[in-house]
Amino acid sequence: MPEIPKTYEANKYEDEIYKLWEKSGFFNPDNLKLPKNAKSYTIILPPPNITDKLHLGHASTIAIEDLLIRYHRMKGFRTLYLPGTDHASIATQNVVEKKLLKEKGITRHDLGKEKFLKEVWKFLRDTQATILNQAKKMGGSFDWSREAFTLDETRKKAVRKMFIDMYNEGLVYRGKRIVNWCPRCKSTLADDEVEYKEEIGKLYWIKYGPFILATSRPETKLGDTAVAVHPSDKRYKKFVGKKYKIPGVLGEFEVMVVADRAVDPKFGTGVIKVTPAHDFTDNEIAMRHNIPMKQIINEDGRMMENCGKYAGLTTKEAREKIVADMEKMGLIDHIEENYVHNLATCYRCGSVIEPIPSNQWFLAVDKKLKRLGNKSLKEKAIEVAKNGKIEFIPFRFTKRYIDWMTNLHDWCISRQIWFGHEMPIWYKNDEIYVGEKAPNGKGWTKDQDTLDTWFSSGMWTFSTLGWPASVKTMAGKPDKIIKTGDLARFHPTQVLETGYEIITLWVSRMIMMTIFALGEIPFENVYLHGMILDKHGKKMSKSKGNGINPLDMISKFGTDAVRLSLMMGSTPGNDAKLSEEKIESFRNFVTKLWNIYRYCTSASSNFILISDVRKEDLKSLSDKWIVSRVNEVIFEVEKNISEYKFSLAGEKLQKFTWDELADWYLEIHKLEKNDKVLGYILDKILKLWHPFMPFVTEKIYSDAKHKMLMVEKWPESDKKLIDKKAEKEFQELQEIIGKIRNIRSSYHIDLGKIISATANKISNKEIIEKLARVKIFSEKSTKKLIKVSSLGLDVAELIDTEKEKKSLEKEIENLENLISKNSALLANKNFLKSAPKEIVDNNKNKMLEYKTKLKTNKELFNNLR
RNA sequence: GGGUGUUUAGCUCAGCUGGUUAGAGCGUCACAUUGACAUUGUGAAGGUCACUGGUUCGAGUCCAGUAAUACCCACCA
Repeated sequence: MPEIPKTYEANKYEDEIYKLWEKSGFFNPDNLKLPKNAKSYTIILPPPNITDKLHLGHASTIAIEDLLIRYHRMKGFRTLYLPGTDHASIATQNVVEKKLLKEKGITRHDLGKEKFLKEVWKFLRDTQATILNQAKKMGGSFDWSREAFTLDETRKKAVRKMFIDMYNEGLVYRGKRIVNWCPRCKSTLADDEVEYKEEIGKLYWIKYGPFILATSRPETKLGDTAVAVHPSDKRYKKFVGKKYKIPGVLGEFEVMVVADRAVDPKFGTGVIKVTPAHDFTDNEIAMRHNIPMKQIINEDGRMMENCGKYAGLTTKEAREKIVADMEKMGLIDHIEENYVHNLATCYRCGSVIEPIPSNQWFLAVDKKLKRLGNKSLKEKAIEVAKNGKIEFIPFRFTKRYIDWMTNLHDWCISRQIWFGHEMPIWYKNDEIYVGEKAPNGKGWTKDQDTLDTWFSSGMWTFSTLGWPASVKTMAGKPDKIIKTGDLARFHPTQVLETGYEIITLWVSRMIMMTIFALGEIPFENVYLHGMILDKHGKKMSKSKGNGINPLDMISKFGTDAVRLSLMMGSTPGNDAKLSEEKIESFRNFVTKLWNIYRYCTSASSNFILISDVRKEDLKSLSDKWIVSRVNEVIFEVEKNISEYKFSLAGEKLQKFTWDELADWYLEIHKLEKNDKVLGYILDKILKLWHPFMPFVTEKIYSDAKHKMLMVEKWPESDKKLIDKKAEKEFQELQEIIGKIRNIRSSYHIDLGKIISATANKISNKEIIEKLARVKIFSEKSTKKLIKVSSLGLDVAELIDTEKEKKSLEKEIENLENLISKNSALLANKNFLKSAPKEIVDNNKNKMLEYKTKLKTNKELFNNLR
């Protein structure tokens, strides 16, 4: 037998093990030898953005998803884990822009669209390769033959089809609306791409015809077309419905006074100026009262030609000038300094957002569709969460999802970004054509915008499984969708595992788009992990430099340790802290497991893993105990995994492996040498651990058995081997040994020294002698004795009587308290009446135990003189 | 302004539908160590389960409120 190294060297084995798995072909469910009716189990990897390398959040996703995947593969499911990446249009464009600026000092406009996109693709190929390599390093059992990218040819086709279908059903439309506009990115932003930052500014109280009103943006006065007050505000009732001439820096202009609920009578003077073109609330007011819109700010964030001498100034410059001019004209009542308000900024570049009116494409979320039972996408998307078709884990996120969906407005899907999905739209003067190819005839130009990145990622679960090629409709029943191929076999998927911060951006869109395309849900469960924070509970970020790079950790401690540390001690939806020390401690555990194997091979020259034992194979109490325990652990681990309690499952396994198997059974095996049981236990724990730490378990298993663990059958808990009586007896044995060790420790007796004890009749004598390092004689010695158990074992040694008395006194007092508490409970008629029988019996048994213990302790106390 | 978490040992966290003397890891202290493993073993100390009420035979667990803290949403004209 070749020498097995002392420690498991992860770096040495991991790559070759991964290659072994890949070569086997079992990552692809088509190669699994399964009965035809085997159920499928699918997870599509949330595609990481190709902007950067993977971080711990991704690592955590892969650790959890791959655990589920490996578990179900072993359980005999037709298991598919499909990998891919996301083009992340605006984010990627910004990264490349920054890079260009830094390296060559040029902007994308200097390069032009075509060359710029070439740069993007060059960048993308690099990061994409890095990401996929990292995903392999994490041990993810991905089916690489089905790898996808949100902007590859297959997905482009799917996206076009989706857009055209939605347009034809009237869900996608073009409209002039005010949008969040980033003057730097020169693009619209979705509501949730806007970040609010607190800013200390000024509040200007201005004289406004018959009113005084407060505004933080006096420059927008040039675009005012109305004044609004609250309908029930008595102060201003007489003004409502009338028109007034207002003096302004560019001369007089006319506004109408309207009453609208949106006005807060407590803010300022209770009067607001209405700028429909540059404020969302004002725009809504204007729509309700048919007030005209006057645009004064352009796409560069500058004042337009209609602003006279202010034309061309940025809004900030214009504000200063206009305020100065208004002051000269006596139009400023007063200026409130240090006014705290929230400023809308671009989540990508941080520039101030200007709301401006613009022609954009929208997805109607409230439009009712006949084929959806006359319900809108929004209604259907809420319905599937309410009726539990989609379950969120933890459950509380269901509410967050529903709340957000309820308030959802039409989704602006066009972006003025170069990098992204082109929209299949052509224009000719006022005509619009939507379709695969440009219409016949001259003068048609293609739309230059691209789609919001979430449009294509919203289609991720089905665009990766062959949609639209793999759907058919029946003649005469155009609404009935028939799935074929992968789509039929793997959709809906089972789980989406992602961070909770992405529910609104992504999860909701996937649900709506899948309902539209297939009339079904994209996934059954949404498992949400928290954020991975540093050891002080701070967010990891590049600027703080407190980030942990998963690849560094993998090369230092191995993938198994990294996966375990991301899994353990974290609960769904809650943030988890991670430190190098934590990963290190799990590396130690991997080594422990390795050494358990090492012991096994060294203890017997022809050690083999054994998948089944019979009762006759269990020779001793210890055998019965460990076999009983492992079968309980199988049951518990399986239960915990099915409830998504991975941390709990891992904890139980870890305790079993380290505290029960290594610390007790292995020591006893050195005496009893039942290799069959040892082989059985190791076989079981390797299988149970495999989804948590695939590499080390595979290495041991395939070395020992020359079979691939990844596709072995998951163990089943054998109820017949669970032996509660043996467990109780073994526990007593542990208590005796513990008590002797305790005595030894409290009297500072070296472990090297064998102490003597007397007992007339005792079982498992050798075990006690070895583990507690005692020599048991049948003759009573003349020395002082300490009785350590009711089984009749006495330990004789040099004993500090006073010390022992004190500890016995403490124990006696403790027991007496318990007994009085318990007897009061047992005397309580209400307790006897309402508590379940089990609990009552349990308490009665406990009572007996306490009393016996108390008796022996009292005897011992009296014996001490 | 509305909402959701979290609060349990020095630190990091478990504790499933209420029912053993509330657990673990790290850290601390004491001891051990020629082999499966110093990436180790044995033992010990350490907790009014944030606070105040309530429900219950019984509350770390359920309810109401308070406080600290983290986050989400809305948005401030």
